[in-house]
Amino acid sequence: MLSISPLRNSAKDEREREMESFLMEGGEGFPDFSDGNFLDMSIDFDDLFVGIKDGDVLPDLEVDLAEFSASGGEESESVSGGKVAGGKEEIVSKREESVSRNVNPLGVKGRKSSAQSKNNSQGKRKVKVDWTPELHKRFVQAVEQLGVDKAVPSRILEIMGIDCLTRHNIASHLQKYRSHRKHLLAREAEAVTWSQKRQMYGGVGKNMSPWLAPTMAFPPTPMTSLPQHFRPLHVWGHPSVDQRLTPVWPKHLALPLPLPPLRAAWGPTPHLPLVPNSLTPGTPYFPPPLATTRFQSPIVPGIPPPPPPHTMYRVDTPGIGVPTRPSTGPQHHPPFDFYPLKESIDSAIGDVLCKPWLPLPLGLKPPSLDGVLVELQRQGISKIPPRLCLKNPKFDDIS
DNA sequence: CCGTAAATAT
DNA sequence: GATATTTACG
Repeated sequence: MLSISPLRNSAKDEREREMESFLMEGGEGFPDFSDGNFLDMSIDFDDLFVGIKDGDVLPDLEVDLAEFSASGGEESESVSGGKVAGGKEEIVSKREESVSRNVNPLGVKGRKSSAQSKNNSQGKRKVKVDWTPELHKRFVQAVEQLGVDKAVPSRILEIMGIDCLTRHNIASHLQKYRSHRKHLLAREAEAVTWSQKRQMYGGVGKNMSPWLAPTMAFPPTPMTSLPQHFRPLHVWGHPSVDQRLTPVWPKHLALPLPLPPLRAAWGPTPHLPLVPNSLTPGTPYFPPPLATTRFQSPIVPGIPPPPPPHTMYRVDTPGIGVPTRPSTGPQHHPPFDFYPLKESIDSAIGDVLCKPWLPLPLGLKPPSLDGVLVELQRQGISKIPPRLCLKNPKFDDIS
C-alpha cells in the first residue's frame, strides 16, 4: 500500500492523472471549539472534538485504501484543549504530508481504491473528491479571502494550497457552493422581507399562540443571532459564519453530547422523554399540544395578510430530525450540513405553523415517515400526507 | 480559464 | 430514486 505524497505531484497535469483517490480525514473533519462556547458544559470536549490541524485537512492520495485504513489506531492527534491549532486563516503550511491516522475507514466505503472502481475503464474517470467539512472549510476560507465574487477556481486552489486538488475539483465545488449560497440568500431575503411585512401589518399579534409569538419575529441577523446550538451548520452556507464554532459530532462517538437534547417528536426515539416546555435559555423545548392552532396573520382591512414564509422554522423546535448516532460501522460525514427536509416540511405545514427558519443541524437526519406522521398528528394536521414531508426538494438555483 | 449544463457514480 | 461530483461544452 503506497501512498503518494502530494508533494511529489508537481506538474498539474500529472497530478490529475496520478490522482487515484482521496481519502479524507473523515473522522477528524471537525471544527474545533476552542472558542469556548461549548466549554461551559463541563464536558470534556477533548474527547469529543478534535482540534484541526492544517495538515489534516489534506486529502491523502492513496493507492490502496483498504489496507491503509486498516492501519490506523489513533484518531485525534491534537486535542483542542482550548487551543486553536492553526485556528487562524493562515493557510500557509499545507504542504506537509499528512498521514491519515483516523480509524475511520470512511474512505473505504465509497471511494474506491484507485482504478478499481467499477468505472475504471482505463482509469479514465477521476475519483470523486470527498469534501469533508474541513476541506470545505478551507475552501470557504479561500473564497472569503478572495471575495465571493472574485473567487475563481484557480485562485482558490492557489490559496487553499492543496496540491492534490485540481482546478476542476474546485470549480465543481465552487459551482455547488454558489448554487447553495444563492439559494440560502434567497431564502434569507425572503424571510426578512416577510418579517418586515409582518411588522408593517401589525407585527405579532398578541392574540397569537403564546408559544408562537416569541419566535415569530425574525431576528435582524438570523444566522448569527440564533442560539449557538441552533445556528445553521453550513457547509455550503454563508462563509462569514465561523464554522469553527459549529458543532459536528465526531463520527466515532456514540452520543452527540454537545448538542442540546432534541425533541423526541421526530423519528423513533422513544427513550427520549418528551419534556414539555423546559424553557431553559438556549434549550429547545417542546411546544404544548397545538390542537389546531393555526397561525393567523394580523388582519388589516384592505391589506391582504402576507403569506407565511414557507422557508421558516420555529426556532424552538430545532430537533426536526433525529440525531445521527454515530454507529459502529464506517460512516460518511454528511456531505452537507443540513438536509432539505425542512423545506418540504415547511411547504407542507409551514402555512400552518409559520416557523422561523432554521436549518437542520448537522448530525441530524430527516425524520422517518413515522416521525413525520406523529408530528403531523401532534400538530393536528391531517390533510397533509406525511410522505410529502419527506420528499427532498431540489437544491439547485431557483431563479 | 471560467461558468453552465449534462452525465455518471454512489 | 436522488444527489453529489465529474465531465463536457461554449
